[in-house]
Amino acid sequence: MKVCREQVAENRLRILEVAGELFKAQGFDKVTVCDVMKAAGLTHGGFYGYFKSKDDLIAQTITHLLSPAPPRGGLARIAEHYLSTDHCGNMKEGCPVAALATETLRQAPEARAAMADGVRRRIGELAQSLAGDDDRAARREAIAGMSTMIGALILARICDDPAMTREILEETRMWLSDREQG
Amino acid sequence: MKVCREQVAENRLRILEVAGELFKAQGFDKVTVCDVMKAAGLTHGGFYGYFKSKDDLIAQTITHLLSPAPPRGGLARIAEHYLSTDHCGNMKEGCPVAALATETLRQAPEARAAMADGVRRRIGELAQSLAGDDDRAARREAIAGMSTMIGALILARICDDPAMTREILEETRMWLSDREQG
DNA sequence: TAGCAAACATGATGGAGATCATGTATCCTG
DNA sequence: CAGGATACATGATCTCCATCATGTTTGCTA
Repeated sequence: MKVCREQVAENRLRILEVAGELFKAQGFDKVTVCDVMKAAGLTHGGFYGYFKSKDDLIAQTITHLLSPAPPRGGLARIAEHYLSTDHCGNMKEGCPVAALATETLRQAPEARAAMADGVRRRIGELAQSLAGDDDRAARREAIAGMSTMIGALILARICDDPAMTREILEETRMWLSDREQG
Repeated sequence: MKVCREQVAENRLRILEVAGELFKAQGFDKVTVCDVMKAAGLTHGGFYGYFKSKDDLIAQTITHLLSPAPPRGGLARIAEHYLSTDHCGNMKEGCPVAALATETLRQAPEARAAMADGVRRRIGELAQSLAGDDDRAARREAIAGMSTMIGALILARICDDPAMTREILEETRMWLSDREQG
């Protein structure tokens, strides 16, 4: 089964795509190379035609996950989505930083570098999106605002009591809009 | 080699202690039962005399890690420690939530429940520590403040550029004290 | 269109790690 | 102080998984 050139590029993308979902949902270690290939509609053998190793896949997947630009807007507006129950309950399609940042620290240096780069870029983009008169203030708001949203999402996900999950999401959203107005 | 009763209790504690450090530093999956026992000065065989399984160890370790009460004080004061370069660079002795929360989501239900319980308790304690006239406001501040600190610590740790790590820690600290005064 | 090389499937291989089986030395109970 | 139980060591087992080896089909190039 060989396919045309384009199909090959598509396959590579599909692998990165499903790897991203699987990693975010289950973590790097619990997902096997075989799982990824099966989810992409292939078998494990072909894997090493696309990637040097599982570590290589992880690094490239992180880069892929962080390539789209995050939504723009003020913190309150962004938080409306980021801290929604929808996003909270949907790890596999949600923010890769919240889902994978901690584990990435323990992966190979390339993976960590890819995550670090993505985070740096996103902080820059958010700061621009927030920029008013004072760039320094916008950057601070970007850093702290992003920290707040990521931390809250993680805490909300850990709670097994839905009421508490909702409380964390809502209260953090309110705190962020208070801040924005005050 | 059998030891007196007390030694047994001590051994159990030592295992939980070193397991906590290893897990926080390397994650649940990269630490083996053998690693833990070796670090505790024992061999792998005795492990199943203490714990039913590795999952059991994980759950009990989380409970153990979260049993001490967190420091009290206002957000700015707490952040001074929590967002210090020291804490940032010292995963194995640092906050278990920042180090392990995400991975705990993917562990057995008992582990997740232990983490959820700890988080609930800590939010309550922080809220009390912050309580002024308005309990609701204190609780909101506790939730959002904790989220901010945890998120910032995670982001700071991901960055491989020390300057950026420092920036994240400092700016978040400032944002939190601004909020406290404003 | 002949033949090569790419893309992928199937099936090893090899190591790691969780758990179990067994042996032994030491503590505790009578 | 005898006998059993306990705490632990050593070594075996068994599964899982990353990676490699090989074969086969099919697009591509001359």
